[in-house]
Amino acid sequence: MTIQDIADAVGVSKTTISRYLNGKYNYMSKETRQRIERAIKAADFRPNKSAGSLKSSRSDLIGLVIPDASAMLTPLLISSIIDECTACGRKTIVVSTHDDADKERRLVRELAAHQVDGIITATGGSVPLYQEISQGGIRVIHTDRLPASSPFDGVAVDHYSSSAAATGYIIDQGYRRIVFLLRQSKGGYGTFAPREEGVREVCAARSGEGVVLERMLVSDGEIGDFRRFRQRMRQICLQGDDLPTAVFVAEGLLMGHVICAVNQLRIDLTDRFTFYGYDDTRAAATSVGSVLTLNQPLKQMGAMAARILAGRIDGTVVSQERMHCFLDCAVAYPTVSRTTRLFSEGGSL
Amino acid sequence: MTIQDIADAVGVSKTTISRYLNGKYNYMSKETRQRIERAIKAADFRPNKSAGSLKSSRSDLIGLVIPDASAMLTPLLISSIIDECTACGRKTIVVSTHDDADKERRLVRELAAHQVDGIITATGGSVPLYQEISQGGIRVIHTDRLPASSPFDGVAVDHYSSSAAATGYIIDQGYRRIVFLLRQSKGGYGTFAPREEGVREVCAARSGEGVVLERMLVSDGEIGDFRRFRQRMRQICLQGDDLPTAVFVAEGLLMGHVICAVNQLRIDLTDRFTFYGYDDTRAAATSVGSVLTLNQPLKQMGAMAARILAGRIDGTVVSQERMHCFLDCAVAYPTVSRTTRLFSEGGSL
DNA sequence: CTGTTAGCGCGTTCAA
DNA sequence: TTGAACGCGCTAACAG
Repeated sequence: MTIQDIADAVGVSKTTISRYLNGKYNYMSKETRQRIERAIKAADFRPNKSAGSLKSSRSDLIGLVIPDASAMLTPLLISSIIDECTACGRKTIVVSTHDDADKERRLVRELAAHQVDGIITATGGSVPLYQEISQGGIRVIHTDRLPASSPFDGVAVDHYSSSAAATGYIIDQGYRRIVFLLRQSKGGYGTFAPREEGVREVCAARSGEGVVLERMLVSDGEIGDFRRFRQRMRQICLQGDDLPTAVFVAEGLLMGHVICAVNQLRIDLTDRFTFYGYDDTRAAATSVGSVLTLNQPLKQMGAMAARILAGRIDGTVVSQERMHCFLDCAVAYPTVSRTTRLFSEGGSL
Repeated sequence: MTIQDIADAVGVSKTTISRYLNGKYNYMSKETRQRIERAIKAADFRPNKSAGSLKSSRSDLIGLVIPDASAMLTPLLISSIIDECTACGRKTIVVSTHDDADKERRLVRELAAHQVDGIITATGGSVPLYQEISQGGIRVIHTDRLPASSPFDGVAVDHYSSSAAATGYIIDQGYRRIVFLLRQSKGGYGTFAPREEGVREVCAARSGEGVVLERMLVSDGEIGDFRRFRQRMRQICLQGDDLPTAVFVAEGLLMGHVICAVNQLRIDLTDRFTFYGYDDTRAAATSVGSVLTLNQPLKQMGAMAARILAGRIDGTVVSQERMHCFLDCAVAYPTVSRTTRLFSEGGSL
């Protein structure tokens, strides 16, 4: 089924059908328009996008480049981008680089071969590659990871400020020993540096109030053998030198483990000990609201990136300047007094 | 840059370039071939996929239709499909229906307009829609949700057998009261019916051994106000009438909550009380291996679906019969004796 | 082994 | 207000 078929059915030429499909209604009589509308609806006709793309060089396709599509938080990012693209009549081709620069290069070029109108990259990688791509008229925007020097638009989370603000709040609550906790395997990521920096700078600035900072790495082996991890958490708790301790959990997956360990160790959260930091998806619910969590606004981030990109493609957004947007984390402050015992039901059954 | 440019550079006609690009090397001299290879590499040329698709009606595009791209387990499914498609030179367009049949209809038609070679649907919905699509030469395969009557290929998890096997094992361990636990909001889903059926049939078959089955629904409100959920779990635990109780947790998200509640309530897992069931991603790790979990083989499922679909498209898979594959869950049996106290470190700090 | 030719389905002049 | 004709970049039949 092609526009020719519709044209034959209506009794006009395919040019008129094409005009109708592209919304150029002032080039035809109202009657013709209605007859075309009926015919298209009756046949449930959709024009071949490849053919259209060939001529107009707009494919209504967006490329989404993800470092690892199986990571736990990606669904929020992916789904918001998909939904936003769908809302403005576009489809999303998703590719996953597995943090391999060569693969990214190859995949991005292939996306270009598919005539995507724009690319959303969450890899934070290789600006030159995207510059080359953008030469070909393909719009580019960063999300999640945003190289400071990139000439492209980008939307990211302000981990630095969010971590700093949360830490400031915790110090205000009287905690003096801050433990920055991170999985060893994550240590290399640039994403985590700003989180640590935010914590470190606030601690340094308030060292006059007796604030000390420790850095601790947890190996994957420790987590795999959960008893070792619990032991580790116990030590952190005990080594406080009588300083009120707050553990900053730098990453969501780790947060889940910390919550479980603390529960199993029956550690009560008091003004002597607490933890806070990046959200496991369930953390807020399962920690009974007694823990301060930083929730990354991934859905807003994705939607905003998609919207800005769409604006660039449509020519709605015309700023010559690159746009770098930083979103703060949504902070879930403890709703339970910190002197409330977490296990108020008491005793085992 | 088009094949014409390459042709000019090499000094041959574009047909020859096209042949080279499609791997028809036996239609050209070795020397021509090498010169073309160099020219293409030098220019880093990629042929326009839209143009190719227009002529050959193969786009190397696969449509992936997901009920809800933001659901927690989708990344495993999506990523395996994406990777598998990438591996065989295809790209994946992902769309999300939000369980809306009209939207699904619209999206699937739009995918067809983009000339996708095949569609992987995880919605389990509206077979007629896909039949219509398949009329147009687009291959279709189900994954995750597989309507029994569907004429299309499909790969899914055998929830019935998996639940039954796990329950049988639990009964063998001496538990006599089985509590089937499910979130109320999930009650409507067909996906959960086989899980319940598996549990029910085994319990019925072994009622002679004194096995009884209870069904319990948890409301989202209860989970939101976590104290209420804990209270609920406590009641379940206490109402055992002295029967050794095992709670079957029908769904991963719920499993996370159950683990937390059990931890916070300091309920030890013994031969009087345990829980088992569908895996929260972290359940196996954080429950110290003392809980039997059913892990859905989502990665294998996605990869297999993608591979079968690719086979159909390439003509490698030629079976006239539809192929319905059911994968068993990977069962993680408890590695800790069930009489071992979960909190062996004892006491709070 | 290579080139010529004719479309694929659509958008876009230009002429009517 | 409409239509004829051309070309987008590529593939494939056919001819050489």
